[in-house]
Amino acid sequence: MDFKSYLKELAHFSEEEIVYILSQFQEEKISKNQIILREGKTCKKLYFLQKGLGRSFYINEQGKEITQWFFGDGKFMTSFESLIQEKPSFYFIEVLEDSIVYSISKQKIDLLFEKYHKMERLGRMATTEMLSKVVTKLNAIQFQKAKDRYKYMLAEYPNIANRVPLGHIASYLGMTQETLSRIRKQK
Amino acid sequence: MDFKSYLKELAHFSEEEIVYILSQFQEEKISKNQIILREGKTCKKLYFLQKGLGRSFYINEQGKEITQWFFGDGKFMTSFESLIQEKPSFYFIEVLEDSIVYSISKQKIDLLFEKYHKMERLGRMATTEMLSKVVTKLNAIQFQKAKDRYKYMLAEYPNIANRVPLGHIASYLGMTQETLSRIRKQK
DNA sequence: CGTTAGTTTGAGAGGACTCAAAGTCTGTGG
DNA sequence: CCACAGACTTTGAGTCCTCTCAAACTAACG
Repeated sequence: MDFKSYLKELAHFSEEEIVYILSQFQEEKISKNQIILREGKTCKKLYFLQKGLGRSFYINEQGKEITQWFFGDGKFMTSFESLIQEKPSFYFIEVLEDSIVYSISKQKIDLLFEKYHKMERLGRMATTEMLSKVVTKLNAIQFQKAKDRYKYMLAEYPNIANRVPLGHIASYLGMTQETLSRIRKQK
Repeated sequence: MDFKSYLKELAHFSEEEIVYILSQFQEEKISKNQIILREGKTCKKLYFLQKGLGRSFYINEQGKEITQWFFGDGKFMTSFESLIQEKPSFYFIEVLEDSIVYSISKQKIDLLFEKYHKMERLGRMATTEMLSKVVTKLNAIQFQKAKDRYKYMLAEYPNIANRVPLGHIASYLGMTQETLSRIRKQK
């Protein structure tokens, strides 16, 4: 879903409002492998991922990258807590494929929240959806064996599973690369 | 924090607005062990837990109860997805101690969201906070050994750890009772 | 093509699980 | 106020899944 339809269908903004809102966003092309947010920096922008793929990850005590989330087409990409609560991000955000995004600064989005009650609602709904997805992942991770977690991944993100390095998925699912490799073979 | 202070300090409602908002809620006493939402039922109410303790849980394939979340004093208690998206709940909600709550119907809360832009923001903020907590838990569960998960629990919910049966906590942390019992001993 | 990133395979170790049984606590009725 | 039943917790033994470490293999890219 492109951003305009998103605003129209999910938040019922009028044509006029949409024009204004879009004018606050900026289209950007971001190329593969770029890191758009680093750990410790406060996230200043919200991105709507028009096309492409990204992920957030952190570095654990052993110095390994742990994928926290994948962001696909038609989704918002940011470090939510860092952006909203204006505190240093625990995560990196990395673009995994050449992407097109609409970006907006924290400042401008706050103005939109201020100006449009509907925007506030859209924010609430988007956050609720995110919450719901994180809870689903938590349930999958918490009690399932490695094989079932991979099934969850295939079910929830069918089009991502084959686009990114196996190691990124393994850490996303809370297992080692080796384990994921073995699972993938047997299935 | 009591509900009135919550509304005043976090959402900056005026005295007058607070009076109206509170009039929409209903004070209820709920006694220990009561189940206020069952799996498969659509959640109709949002509860502000003035005093007491609750949990949400689900029944897994082996018929075991898995604690999904604990709700403590001064927090909202509900099945968020079920309430907001008006779909059957995957979870049960159980009150673990005699509690005092302020409850409001889905219908009324929607009217409050409609009436007050600030209420919508409060909802967004509360959801963001919840999201942040779930993400923290996910990180704790995903890569930590049982012992460290228990430490996370003690750090995040110091006053809950000793108020509920060990089995509830074990399932919350993604381990068996036996494992938690052994961990508790060694620490 | 050579170099590096990514994936697969193997062997051994260890944490957490399951199943089973013994203790311990708690609340209710006599 | 005690005794008992049921709920909850602890302990033990054996098993299995996933991890770690190591090395070989394969794919991608300049």
